[in-house]
Amino acid sequence: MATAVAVTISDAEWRVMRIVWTLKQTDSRTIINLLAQQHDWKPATIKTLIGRLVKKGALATTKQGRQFIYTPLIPEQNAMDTALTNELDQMCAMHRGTAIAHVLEQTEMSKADVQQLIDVLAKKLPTAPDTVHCDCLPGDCEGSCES
Amino acid sequence: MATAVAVTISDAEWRVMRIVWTLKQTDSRTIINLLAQQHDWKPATIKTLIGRLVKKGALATTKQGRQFIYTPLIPEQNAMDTALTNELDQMCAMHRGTAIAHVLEQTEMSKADVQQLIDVLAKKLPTAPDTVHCDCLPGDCEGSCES
DNA sequence: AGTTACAGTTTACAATTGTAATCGGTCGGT
DNA sequence: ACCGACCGATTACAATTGTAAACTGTAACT
Repeated sequence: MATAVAVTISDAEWRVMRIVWTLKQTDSRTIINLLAQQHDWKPATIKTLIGRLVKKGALATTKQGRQFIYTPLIPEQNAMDTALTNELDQMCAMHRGTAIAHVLEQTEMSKADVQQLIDVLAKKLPTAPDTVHCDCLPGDCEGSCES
Repeated sequence: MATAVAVTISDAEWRVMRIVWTLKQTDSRTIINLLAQQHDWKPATIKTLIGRLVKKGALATTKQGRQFIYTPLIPEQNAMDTALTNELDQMCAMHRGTAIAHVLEQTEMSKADVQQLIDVLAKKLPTAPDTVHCDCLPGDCEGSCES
């Protein structure tokens, strides 16, 4: 593990990454064209985002003639996992399950995905603890941890 | 629906909210004491966070003598759902399922929660579409959308 | 060879966030 | 009646982020 420090990608930057992840590799012209359609961002704005992503180490550049070809340096699934995990980790451990349940209800997923999730959960069931305690208060959470 | 605009709570603010959510109502002294244990935040820092949360409409204040009693104005579960949904929504629709799977594998949950999730998913299975397409590129994603 | 056009870099600037000191008012104690 | 402790408000300041203009270099076209 070398580049483990986990680059953080901001919301706007995330849009750029999705383009590059999907196309695997592109030039800035393409990114700018595609993004200018979805949002009404000026080319300059998108250039800034690309530049920041390169500086952050999220995108690699390969010089090709006068321009660059951009490639993702961090895998999409990896970024997704990290982002979701970070979000979840800052929440009360006791309530995470319910939050995920609500999100699942509202997320459209393919049959295969739903089945995959069921499998993962089925595998978890036997080893799952009976209770997971609230970790919102410091120390041993003296008494006040109910609900 | 009146206050629907959905306050955004920053990471540091989230810590404060968790205290208030767990205690249901408290004064700043308590919040400061508890948080100063978990992080090494100066009391002034925590006061700032509380102030911002009040201004944002995330905390209500009730004057009690010289001080205030703080109460959550937005429900915890609600904030959790919104935060997770926002995060997910900015990701490629096609890959959300897998991302959730990875997160599930790493999240500790009670047996009851795991079972609840299984139930939710079982109910989703019949109506789940066969495929969910990538929505990373604009327009009709002309051809270039493969895995 | 000169100019255009575009790629990438630099600079800009306001809003949000993390982190905190200081100020001003008041309640409680001496 | 005065002082101190403490609460909440005001001010501060750097980093990150959203948004974008301006600058610079060079490849391509005339």
